[in-house]
Amino acid sequence: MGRMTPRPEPHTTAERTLCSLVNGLAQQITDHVRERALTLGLTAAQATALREMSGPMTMRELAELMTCEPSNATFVVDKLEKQGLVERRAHPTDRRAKHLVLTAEGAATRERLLGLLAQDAPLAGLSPEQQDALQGLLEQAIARS
Amino acid sequence: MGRMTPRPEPHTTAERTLCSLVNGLAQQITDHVRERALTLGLTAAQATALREMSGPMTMRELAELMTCEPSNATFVVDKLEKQGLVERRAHPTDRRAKHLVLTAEGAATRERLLGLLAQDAPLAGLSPEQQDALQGLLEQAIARS
DNA sequence: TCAAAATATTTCAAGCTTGCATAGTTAGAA
DNA sequence: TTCTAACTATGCAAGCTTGAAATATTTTGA
Repeated sequence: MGRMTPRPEPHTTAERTLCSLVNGLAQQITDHVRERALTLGLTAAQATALREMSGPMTMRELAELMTCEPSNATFVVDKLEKQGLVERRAHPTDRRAKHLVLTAEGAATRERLLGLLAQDAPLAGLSPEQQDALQGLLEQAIARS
Repeated sequence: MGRMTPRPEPHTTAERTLCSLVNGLAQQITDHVRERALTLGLTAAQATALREMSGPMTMRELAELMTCEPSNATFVVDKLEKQGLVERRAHPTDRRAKHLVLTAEGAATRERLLGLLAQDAPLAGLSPEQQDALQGLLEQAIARS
């Protein structure tokens, strides 16, 4: 006869617990963004994009910062552009690329957003030392790819 | 005149870096699930649901384990039910609730899925001690709510 | 006992995300 | 130079996710 899979989960349990925790915390962060962004009439995705736009960049760079596919960045920037917060300009040296630039209103909205996001931020439950430790562990985990 | 926002980001930077790392790792975990699940003809969401179904449970409990809204669990379980992997039965004591149970095929698929997910799992780049440390930090961060 | 509040699930609309296909552009090899 | 492979952005289809509304049932408390 074959195996009977007696123990529920041999040793993978710890790893899956960890994955659930990472996922749960990420969800909590997104929820926090969503809640704060609502105040400004932005969705979570739009707020994330705006948050990452610390200066002119290409669509691909934005997608990288948002940790999403470029086609998704297109979708989100479309919305921001319709709201007059972002402009797509010609890239100075690469005609394939677009140069994303915040409008005056976009920059102002971004400032307000950053202020809101800093309030009651998740991770506030960790001391600076713990945050450092967490950062180190996360960087190492991500690097393993 | 008002402020000139001289420094890009005063002290919030560290916290946002941390959020990006958490988000990036969560994304990496999801990508891993997506890739492995494809082998079994499952989407990432379906695989996540199946993975969490270690025994009979209600829709709400599943949603909790999946870290999503109950309405989303309904959507995903609909798919699993159409594939014959899960059944919605009457709950033994609460007629409002459904009792989710894996079919024989569902249980077999879940076993295969767990095996696939254990291969090349993210977080393998961390030693057991580091995983423990990470778990502690994540639990504390999540608890802060 | 009974009405009100709470809970479990589902449906629906709106928005998000991925993966693939396409057009235009650039860079590098032959 | 010329040609090919790689790269940038976008359009689209399919699937995921949320939030609000609706239904059925249970629980609470007067």
